[in-house]
Amino acid sequence: MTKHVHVQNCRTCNRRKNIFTFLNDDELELIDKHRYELTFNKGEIIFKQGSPLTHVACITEGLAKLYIEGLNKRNLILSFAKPVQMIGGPGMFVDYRHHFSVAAIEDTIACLIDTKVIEELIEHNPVFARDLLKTSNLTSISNFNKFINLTQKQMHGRIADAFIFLLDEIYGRNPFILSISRQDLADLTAMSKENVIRVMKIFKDQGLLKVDGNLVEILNKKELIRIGKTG
Amino acid sequence: MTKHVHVQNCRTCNRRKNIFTFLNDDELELIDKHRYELTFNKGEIIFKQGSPLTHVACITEGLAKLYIEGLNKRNLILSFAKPVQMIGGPGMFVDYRHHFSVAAIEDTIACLIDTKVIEELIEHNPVFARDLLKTSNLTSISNFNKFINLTQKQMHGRIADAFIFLLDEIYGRNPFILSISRQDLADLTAMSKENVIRVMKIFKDQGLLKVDGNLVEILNKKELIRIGKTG
DNA sequence: CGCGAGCTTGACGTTGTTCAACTAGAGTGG
DNA sequence: CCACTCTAGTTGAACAACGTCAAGCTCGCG
Repeated sequence: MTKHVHVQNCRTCNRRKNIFTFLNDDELELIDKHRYELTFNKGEIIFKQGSPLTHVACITEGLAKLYIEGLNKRNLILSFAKPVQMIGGPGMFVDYRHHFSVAAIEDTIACLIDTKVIEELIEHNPVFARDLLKTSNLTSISNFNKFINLTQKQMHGRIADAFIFLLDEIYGRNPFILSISRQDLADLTAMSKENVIRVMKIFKDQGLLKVDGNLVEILNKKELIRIGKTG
Repeated sequence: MTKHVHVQNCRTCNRRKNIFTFLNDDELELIDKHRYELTFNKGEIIFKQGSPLTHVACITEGLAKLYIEGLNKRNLILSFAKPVQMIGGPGMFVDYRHHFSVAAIEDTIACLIDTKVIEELIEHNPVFARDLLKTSNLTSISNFNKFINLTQKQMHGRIADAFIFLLDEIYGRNPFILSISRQDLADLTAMSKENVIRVMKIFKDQGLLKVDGNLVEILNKKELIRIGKTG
């Protein structure tokens, strides 16, 4: 992992997300006063579902998974967070609890910001509030896609979607080293890890994918997209 | 359907939702100037997925379903809207399109409010903005439940959940007249209508449910809840 | 009386899970 | 350096869950 230089101040932080561009220096100062910067080792839990929601997180290094802990120890991965992405709890204004867990998939650095500060900014900065609403809407829209994926596509389509997603949204290069486990892929696509492996093998045999342990190369993106579209 | 008296003014409207309680008279006047009140017959479409988002809707009479049009003509019902509930598009601030369709299940009256007005209120009334965020968070949380229901429970659990939901959230009395079709139940639980019918019959034979056409009575709510919890 | 839409039932095939066994690699302690 | 263990990955076979298809039914309505 790249060596991390501790960020001195939110105002001068070059990692700060788009959403914070709508804040003036005073507001950034306010955030700076109420934040902790923490490092998490691979596998460690950042937020635990059900626990009190006191802070939101901003991932500045690494990769984290957001997942719901469901029935019979089965998890469902909602999404991933990479630099620089804010993880705001939907428990805000509601019950002030975390409604999903967040865990580091790679070694990760996160800034934890007091929810009170976020609420204060919402109160006084309508552009910030508006942007939060937009983010929230974007999440809704991607949830709708997820609903259709998980309920109306079968395994091949879901796995194809997953690899296109990993290439385009997470790793951004081809080939890439899969830092998530087969079980994580299963939790992402709502299938058993055995079937994840089986479908991956089929794609490998068909020349769509090259798989060597955790090194994956998308060989036929167009065809994978087609499989994803038709289910 | 009950005869409807046309609402004269938002300010004096006794149907106005909690969310509008945070508005002063001037703001209500502004909404009043930019709203249409429309009636929809059972089956008619209020919003069509993909169409431009220019207005949000507020259901003042009747019942509507919110559903995603998915693959192969299969729909997925996200939720229902009854009086008095606002249907805000997640396309707001994003692409200004509808990301799900809305259709009247019973004869329905809706107020359509220009999105520009909503945006203006967000800009100038932080309490209103805050309340929209809260509503949005509540929707997220219920989506999380839906994810677990649809991906980790099997048919019996999903149908049990559905009837508890219909009793508690939609009809509010027992017995109730099911105004939604078997196909709608299928679209709500992401299963085939044939299997909806089969599971309903099993529940009927087990004495959990009394079904006579569209007249339904929950006979053993506790057991249905148990089935819903365990999947 | 006939028509059509929604509902119901059974038989059948497919999809996907579960279970059990096996393998490979990484870390640990003697 | 070698067992030992632990975890993640892999494979196959048996089984359960679920969708599809085809047929028949019911009921309201013209």
